[in-house]
Amino acid sequence: MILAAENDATTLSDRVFETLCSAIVEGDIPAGSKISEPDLAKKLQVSRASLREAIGRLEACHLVTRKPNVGARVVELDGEQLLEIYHVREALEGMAARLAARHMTEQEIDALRSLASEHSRQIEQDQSDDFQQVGDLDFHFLIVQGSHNSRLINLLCDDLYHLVRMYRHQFGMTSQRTQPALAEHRAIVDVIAAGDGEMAELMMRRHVRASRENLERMLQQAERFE
Amino acid sequence: MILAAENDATTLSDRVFETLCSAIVEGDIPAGSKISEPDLAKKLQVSRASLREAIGRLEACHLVTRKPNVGARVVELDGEQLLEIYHVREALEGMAARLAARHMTEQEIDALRSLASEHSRQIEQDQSDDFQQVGDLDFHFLIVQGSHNSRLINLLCDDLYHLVRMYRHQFGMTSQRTQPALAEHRAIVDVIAAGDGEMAELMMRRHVRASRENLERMLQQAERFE
DNA sequence: TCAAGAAATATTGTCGACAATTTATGACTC
DNA sequence: GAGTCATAAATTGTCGACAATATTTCTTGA
Repeated sequence: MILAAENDATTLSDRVFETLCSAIVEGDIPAGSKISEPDLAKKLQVSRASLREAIGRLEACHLVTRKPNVGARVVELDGEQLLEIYHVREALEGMAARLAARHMTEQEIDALRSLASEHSRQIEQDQSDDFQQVGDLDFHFLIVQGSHNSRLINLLCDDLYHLVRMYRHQFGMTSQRTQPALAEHRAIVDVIAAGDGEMAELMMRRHVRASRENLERMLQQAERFE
Repeated sequence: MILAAENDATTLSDRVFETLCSAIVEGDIPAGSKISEPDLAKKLQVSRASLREAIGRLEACHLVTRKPNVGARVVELDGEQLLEIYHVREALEGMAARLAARHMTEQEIDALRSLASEHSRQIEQDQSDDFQQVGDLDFHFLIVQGSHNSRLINLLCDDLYHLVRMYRHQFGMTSQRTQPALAEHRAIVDVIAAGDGEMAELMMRRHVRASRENLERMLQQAERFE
């Protein structure tokens, strides 16, 4: 674990936060594990105060849970909690798509189309893992940015997407939904480009709901084997 | 400003957070004002470390904005930002109403009906200020709790509603929408009780959207006088 | 061997101090 | 009076230390 790079407008605790956020999302600090302030402060060569500030921020984006006088633990999402997140995503991303249809610039739409094309290329070259791990969320990320609603962007990109990324890293994506998802992405781009907010919302919600239902099926199958 | 009461499962910084959260929402620390750590630590008789942890949490719920090496300032919401919040509310509260129609218990529904009745009584007795300042949000709060989606509850109740409360405290509510809003509340209760999630969502979204449009009109009138 | 209690150890929360950065003040010039 | 620069003062970020709390280890008795 290497401390994130210095940068003009950041504090040491910002850098510790970035470092830990990545380490948690990527599984270097495993879900469920207890965070030892002295150990981590020593490993990162910072004082506990900076570390505590970073841990507070990790708590704010729900990557750790914290208990008074006990400390922080990396979150473990059970199936129920994942489904909760997908309900919230459906609502927020539906609204994001509606607002994107109204606010997205030509440049942003071009970037979105390019990304969807890149994803097609990846899938044709049997790189569908890249799409599922990272690319899918990149697509969603661009649409949320295109909403031009800073509150929406903050809720999704600074909070929920960390958790989604962590979950994907932890469990992989074995969804068999790649081709349909990509087709849905393309259709969403088209209606956003056409400025049809209502249809964009409907299609995005359907898209996220399909992922949720897929997850529900997977969770039910997992229960059957336990 | 009196430090919030001690309680088994809280730390001093939790108590500082509660104290400051209330002080900001209620305007005791005015919007836009710079937060001086030394002054505030002295006033509350705590060390700067506990105060900084509390300020970090205020930042997480967007009640303050923070800049490295400059410090924290109580947020000032302009009209644009308020409208952003209302778009997010529409999405999240629509979903909350849908989920509430599925998950709310009989007891919860009874409590919701009681609250709506209490609000009618207040309005008949010319206490409509109470409804607009506090009661309206209490109603929404109960529905969000009734969604039984902890992520949704967290986003709205631990984050956005602080800001909404702050805004209402700052600007008052002069909306002329009291009677229509209450009728909408009652109708929403009925469809939730009937278990009709889709209609609950539609009606809740319409309700929040009407508030947003009302706010838009007020903002346009305010611009006209500037 | 196991369970309960006490003691030791480690960790978390808070403290005040120091270093780095920003802001306020004063002096000078035009 | 306004603008610029240098200096002083204040504030913010980080540090290590201490107090409070939790966890681990050890001891004792059944």
